[in-house]
Amino acid sequence: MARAATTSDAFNAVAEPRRREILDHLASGERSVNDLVIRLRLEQPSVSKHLRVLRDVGLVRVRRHGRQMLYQANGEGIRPLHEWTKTFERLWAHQLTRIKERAEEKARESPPG
Amino acid sequence: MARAATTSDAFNAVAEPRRREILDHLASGERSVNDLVIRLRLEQPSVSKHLRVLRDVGLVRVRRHGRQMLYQANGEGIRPLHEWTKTFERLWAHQLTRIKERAEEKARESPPG
DNA sequence: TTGACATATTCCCATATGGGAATATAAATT
DNA sequence: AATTTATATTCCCATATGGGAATATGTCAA
Repeated sequence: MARAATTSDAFNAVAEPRRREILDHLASGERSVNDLVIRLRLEQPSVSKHLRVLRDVGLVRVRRHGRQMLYQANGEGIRPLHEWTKTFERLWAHQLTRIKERAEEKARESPPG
Repeated sequence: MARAATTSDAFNAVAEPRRREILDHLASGERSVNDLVIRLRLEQPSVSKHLRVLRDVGLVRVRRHGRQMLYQANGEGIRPLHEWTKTFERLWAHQLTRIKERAEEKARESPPG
């Protein structure tokens, strides 16, 4: 078996850096394809293909406005990624706690003044 | 150009579902390779190869304990994913706000009792 | 040292990929 | 209708993949 399709889920879709850049630009609001082409300095077919993947996994929504297609980020699509990473939150919280503890320990060993 | 290497960053590494499962199991603490093999019902070489990818991108840490290799999740590796998804948090918060507003509107239109 | 156990690596292959180039589709303008 | 503008799709190809099978490496026990 080869690697899972980029369209198999949001995790695979956002693995591609360009697609994350696209989402970053869509975070501030609706953008046309050409907007993205100009801002990201990618070829138009590339942008369209990336948007297609993002659309397939529900990370963006589209509507037509005349000749343009206006894309926007879909929060509900990104949310599962946030929730999954959140389950590991205590790991770096612990690490910070340990760092803090060590700092305090050190302070007790050699108090200021 | 083909797809970016799974070892190019944490985003690519966690795109693989098995690797997320491995991380899920490591979330509760240190585990040996064999523990993971048994719990995830994967072949040992598969687990070792996935762990290698996770290690290369800094998502896990290892230490030797006799014949065993004990792996643990590395919070600092997962944190960037959490931070990135967090930048989109307001998108689903807005959506919830709108849902709430609509519900309240509906309640005003047809008040109870 | 020999054998058993635990883990890692290598080789093979079908498969999906992202970019480039060319082309297709669709809507507005003249 | 013909042209221009905006976007999407198709074809091609080098490349990295994940699993299976086999093998290598490393450690403990007798």
